[in-house]
Amino acid sequence: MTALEEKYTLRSFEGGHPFRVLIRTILSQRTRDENTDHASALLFSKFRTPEEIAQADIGDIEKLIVSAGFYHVKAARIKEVSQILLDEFGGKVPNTIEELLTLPGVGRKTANCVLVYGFKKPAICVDVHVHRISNRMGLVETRTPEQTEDELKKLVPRKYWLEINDLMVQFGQTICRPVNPLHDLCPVSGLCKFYLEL
DNA sequence: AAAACGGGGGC
DNA sequence: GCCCCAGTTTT
Repeated sequence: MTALEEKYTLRSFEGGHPFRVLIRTILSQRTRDENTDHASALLFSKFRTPEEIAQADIGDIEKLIVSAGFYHVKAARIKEVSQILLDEFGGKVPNTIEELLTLPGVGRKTANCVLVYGFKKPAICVDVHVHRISNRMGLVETRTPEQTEDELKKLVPRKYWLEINDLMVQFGQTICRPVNPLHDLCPVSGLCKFYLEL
């Protein structure tokens, strides 16, 4: 029985707390998600709220999150974002895509992750895994993750939106890998354009 | 459109 | 040790 055949449940990042999801997702940008675990745990063991991060010494934040990579940029961003949450959003993470996208360091992928994992709102966050898998399988033919998001929203019934993000990310990290995908273990190779045209 | 940004892990 | 991985901002 492969991992994909086990009953699937949506992972609950950071306990589903919007602020933690937001900060954690910024930390995970451009770095493998598992590399973010350590940084996120360290950071939240010391600072837990927007107030605490906004007031923290930037050097202290950097030390805690080194393992996430790009830590100079990310430390400055999470401090800045925390301050903006205090100044403009009453210390709460906004729950609309438009508001989230105004935050520095928050693009479409991060904003959608916050909506999905923080607020359980129907959204599809397209990272490179989702983009790659969707195109390999022939579900979509798109150049950018943004186009993939739009196409998937047309293809996939709304009630599955919460699940497909996490499913595809896990699938993309384990089986449908960027190089040397494990076709023999893949449960959908029979439907896969990329595999069938090898 | 393309560069720049830093560290972890597989081999 | 080398090489690949991964979003957003900025030029």
